[in-house]
Amino acid sequence: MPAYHHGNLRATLLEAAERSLREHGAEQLSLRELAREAGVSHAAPRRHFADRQALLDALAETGFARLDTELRAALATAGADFPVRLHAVSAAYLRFATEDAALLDVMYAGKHRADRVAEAAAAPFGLLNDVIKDGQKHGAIAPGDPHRPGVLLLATLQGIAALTNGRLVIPELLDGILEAAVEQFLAGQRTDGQRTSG
Amino acid sequence: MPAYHHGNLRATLLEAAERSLREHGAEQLSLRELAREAGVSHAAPRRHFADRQALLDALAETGFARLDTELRAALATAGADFPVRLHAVSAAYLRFATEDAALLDVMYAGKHRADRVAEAAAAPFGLLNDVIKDGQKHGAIAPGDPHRPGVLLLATLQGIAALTNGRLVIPELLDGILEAAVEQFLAGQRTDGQRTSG
DNA sequence: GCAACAATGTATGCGGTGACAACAATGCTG
DNA sequence: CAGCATTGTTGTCACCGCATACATTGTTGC
Repeated sequence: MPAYHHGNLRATLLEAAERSLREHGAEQLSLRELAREAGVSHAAPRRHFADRQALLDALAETGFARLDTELRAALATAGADFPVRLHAVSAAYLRFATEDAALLDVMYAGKHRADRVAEAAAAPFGLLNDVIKDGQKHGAIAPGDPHRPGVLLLATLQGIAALTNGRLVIPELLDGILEAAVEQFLAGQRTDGQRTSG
Repeated sequence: MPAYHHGNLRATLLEAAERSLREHGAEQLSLRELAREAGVSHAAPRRHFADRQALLDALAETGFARLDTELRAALATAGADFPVRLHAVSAAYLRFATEDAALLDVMYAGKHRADRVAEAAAAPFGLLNDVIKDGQKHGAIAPGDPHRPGVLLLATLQGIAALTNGRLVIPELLDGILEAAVEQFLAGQRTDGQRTSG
């Protein structure tokens, strides 16, 4: 006997949406299709998401939360050596970014109307900043405002992910490029990565 | 008297599509809307583009061609000093990537079904490779396979563009981050950016 | 208990879109 | 100028997002 109320529609929709995103990308994501999978009428999702973008916003928000937990998990299993920790978060970021490429696109789309998304994004970005500060404390990164090196690290990782997802980088070479990126970052930030004359 | 044949539909559509892409993004791009703007029936574009993706493929192809010419133009006006040249191409890439963000997304989407796109992409990527090799010749970059540093450079630039377009980097800080990225790249590749033990 | 209300799902419709097929006008070529 | 390929038109279909009116269910105050 089908209950009139689904009881857990919002969570069900988000879960199905994340799977659809992974399998078919954001463009193919259809509210009506999700409703069909959940066994409700095609207008039911509207009770939980005002429109399509609201669903994407929610996906971005949970995506940032999951990214944050995965980065923290990677750091937790890494030791105390800074380069190892840096490599660990970087690898974790790349894994997330390549396994959930479409989700990452949604997260970075910049079309969000919800402040919640920006707040959720603050968690993983803050974590990266903390890693940078940790590196400064250990002397592996030159002291100064951690923001710029943080952005640079994130940009490099995001770029590698973009090239990989765009099939411009062969997945087999990903690990090697990651190591090169980490080494370059350390080499570049070690001495005088900060501009003092600008 | 409206001629039955438009005469230049394909080029007109591509031009209008590129403008629509810049103004409203790829998701909003509508074949029917383009047909309306061109003053033809809604099915006319089909004669030139089998489907929507075919149009996007064509846009990606011309996009890579334009990127190539802009990078070459930037190099042409730069002098002979390697760091200056590196900075010039990088700035040109970022300008393209931030002014035509949606087009870049299409170019890197990795959904292309046309080999023509990959061939068009080879031009600017080959140019970057040449820049790297030039740096090796001048001793600014450690000798070895130029592919890895090339990918790293492209990734960093692409990542900075992604963060900027995603409104995670304030445009005012773009120039500073670009300089930091170039400096880091030079610092990282100068000595031992290549792994010799992997 | 139960009435009033809020929350949640349903039924139906509108306008828009991409894709497709049959047909019409035009240009090209032997 | 006859035949054919090219290019544009009209009509149709399935699908989608969004909107509104309505039905059902859970909750809360009396």
